[in-house]
Amino acid sequence: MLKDNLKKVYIFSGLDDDELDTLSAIVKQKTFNKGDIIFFDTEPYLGFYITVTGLVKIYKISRDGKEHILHLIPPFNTFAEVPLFENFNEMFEESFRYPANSMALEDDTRVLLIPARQFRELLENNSKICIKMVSGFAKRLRHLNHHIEELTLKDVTRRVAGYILTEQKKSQNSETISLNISKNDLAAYLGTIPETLSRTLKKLQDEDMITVDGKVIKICDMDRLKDFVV
Amino acid sequence: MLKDNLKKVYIFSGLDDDELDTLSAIVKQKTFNKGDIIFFDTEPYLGFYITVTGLVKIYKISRDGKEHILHLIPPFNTFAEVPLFENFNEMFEESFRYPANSMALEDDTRVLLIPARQFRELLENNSKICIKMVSGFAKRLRHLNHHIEELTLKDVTRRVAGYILTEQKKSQNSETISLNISKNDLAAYLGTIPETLSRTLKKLQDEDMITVDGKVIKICDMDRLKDFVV
DNA sequence: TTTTCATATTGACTTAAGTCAATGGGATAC
DNA sequence: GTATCCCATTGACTTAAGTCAATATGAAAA
Repeated sequence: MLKDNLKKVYIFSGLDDDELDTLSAIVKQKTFNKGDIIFFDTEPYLGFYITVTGLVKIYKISRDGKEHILHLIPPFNTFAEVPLFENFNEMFEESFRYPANSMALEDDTRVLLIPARQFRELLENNSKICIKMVSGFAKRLRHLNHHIEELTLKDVTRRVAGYILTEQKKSQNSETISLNISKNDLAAYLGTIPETLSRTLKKLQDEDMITVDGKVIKICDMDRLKDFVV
Repeated sequence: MLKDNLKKVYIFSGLDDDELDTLSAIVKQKTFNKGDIIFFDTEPYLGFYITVTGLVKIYKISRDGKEHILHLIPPFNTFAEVPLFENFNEMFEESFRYPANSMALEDDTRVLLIPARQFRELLENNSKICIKMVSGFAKRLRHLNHHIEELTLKDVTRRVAGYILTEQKKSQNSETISLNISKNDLAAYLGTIPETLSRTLKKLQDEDMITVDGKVIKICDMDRLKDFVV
């Protein structure tokens, strides 16, 4: 049920039943398949999204076709909510666009669209959401800071090793992790290309730190892996 | 006067006189010289800062000493305010640290420290600041997104050219810009090293797009420069 | 003035990571 | 079955940008 889904979204976690009803009335549900575009950065801004099932990537493309993934959005997280809070006057103009591209990475990726105009009205009388928004943004900022740090201060091998360790922590500390995205996408997320990622995984395997079998990576020598990343 | 300075800070722009007095009572003024550390990422979090004069860099250092500058903070802007909104419970613990390093880049860099605990109390009863915070963060997020885009999708030459154009826009569209930071710092901001920056500026000069004389850069062929960056 | 120190530039060389092209494998469609 | 497609891997090669070392410049100190 729609309201149950909304409750699971952090920024709405303080809302009471009436407020959730108001919200329910304005959201639009959409479903996408793997590879479907949710929005391009050339499209006018309509509002922000919430993931319910599946996985979404937020990415940028350079003039010559190179792709970089900024965020991977798991269920019950928001995306494209940043534009809501800048250029307030311009927000409803035709020329106001999404800041990046967005694509579904899995079949049956269900999302909720929260239209900008109605949501702004709801915000006016609700400082609870505002407070949640600030800490949501704080988390996002920390992620981007970390991302930049990785990209600028570490080589590809350390970025890959770092990603494996991060995923490991997320997965209840099991020593095997299973990639939830394609290696092409992982490369684009780690600021490299599939060929280099493939060679890098092989190198870590040759060093006996991990074993790779398709999408399943097993950490063999946790201490050395941690020591290596720093 | 302290209150006049506070008024010029965006997030405080909606406060009335009483609120500014409350704020004034808790801020601590500090002055730094060029090269002085404001905080390290190893220090416990005390609160956030506001620049009043001078220039501040926010940066990260890798294990092997490589530096990357995340932000350059001009007067009347806040920095290190992100931690205020995450890990609320942990915020007052000794182990809670600043997320990056911070250094004054000019002599007589004056800053205001807003202690975390007192400011949180002030926030409780003041949703105006909260709303400003959200849009302040939104702006910061956009900057970081742009920064990542530059670092991952463009080569050094395009990043340098892009920086020149951005500075040009800031300077009332005069065709000459004057760098307000050292070339070492500029390199660390653009994700490269001084040697490469030097060679890159020379290359753009050889191509007759700009002329460089110390810290002064003159744009000779704006159209070609713009065309080149994309 | 000369000395000193930072900052900046230049040259020679190395290297991490990208490009291009070929091939392999697994899933789905026909 | 096999044809097709996408994803992944591997090899050979290129290149942008980094490293190391020498030198220049310019401001501040002695």
